[in-house]
Amino acid sequence: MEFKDLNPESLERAAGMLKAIAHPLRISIVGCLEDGTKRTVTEIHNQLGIEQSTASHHLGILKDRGVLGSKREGKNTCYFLKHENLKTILNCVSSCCQ
Amino acid sequence: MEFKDLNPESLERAAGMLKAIAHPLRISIVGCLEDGTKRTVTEIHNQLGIEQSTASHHLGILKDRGVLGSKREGKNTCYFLKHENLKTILNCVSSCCQ
DNA sequence: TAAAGATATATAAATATGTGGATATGTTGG
DNA sequence: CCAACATATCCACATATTTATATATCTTTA
Repeated sequence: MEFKDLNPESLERAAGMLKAIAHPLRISIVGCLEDGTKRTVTEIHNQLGIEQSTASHHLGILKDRGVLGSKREGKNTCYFLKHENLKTILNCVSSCCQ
Repeated sequence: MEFKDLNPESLERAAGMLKAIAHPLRISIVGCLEDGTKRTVTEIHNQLGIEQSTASHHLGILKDRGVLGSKREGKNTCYFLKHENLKTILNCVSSCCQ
């Protein structure tokens, strides 16, 4: 897949996905969810020390842009990485921005 | 390098770098600059069909966040990818967002 | 040094994003 | 059905982004 050939819509989608990840809190969220881990909104909200509504909001963005998937499990909603190789992006960017 | 261990400043830097790339025009710019290519502002501005000031502005963002480097060559300023492996990010995201 | 080409910056208006408090919605167990 | 817990949405405010026009700065050459 040569991204050079991306049509405008795919370009928008790719940008949207990257933009979803490109936020300190959301990078941390993706970090929490590596290796197939699943986490609830409350777990994220406690682990990162942010408001519940803020956690839900950011999780929603990541889900909306296709970065995360979610699954209801009783009272909880579990979020998980939809593409395991997205961690590649984090490793790459963290190695570049030293 | 485990990005999980990123301190807040590095997290900001990583997010800033990703945010810089996470824009349709800027993805296209990075695309133009793969494989060690160098391009002037005018070339980018013509190739992408955007205003000169817009091209300069986006190139400035990419340079500021460490994605691109630049070099004066006579009247022109040439921009180039600072980390060749950044194309990995584009390939990764484009493969994920199908 | 003046003119012309190339790039960068200032400005302003429209739009988008981030945040948290309050509230609504969904879910389970009694 | 009701109480509680969990999550999502709404609202309002602050801040950031995007874009283009106009203008300023830089660089070469005549």
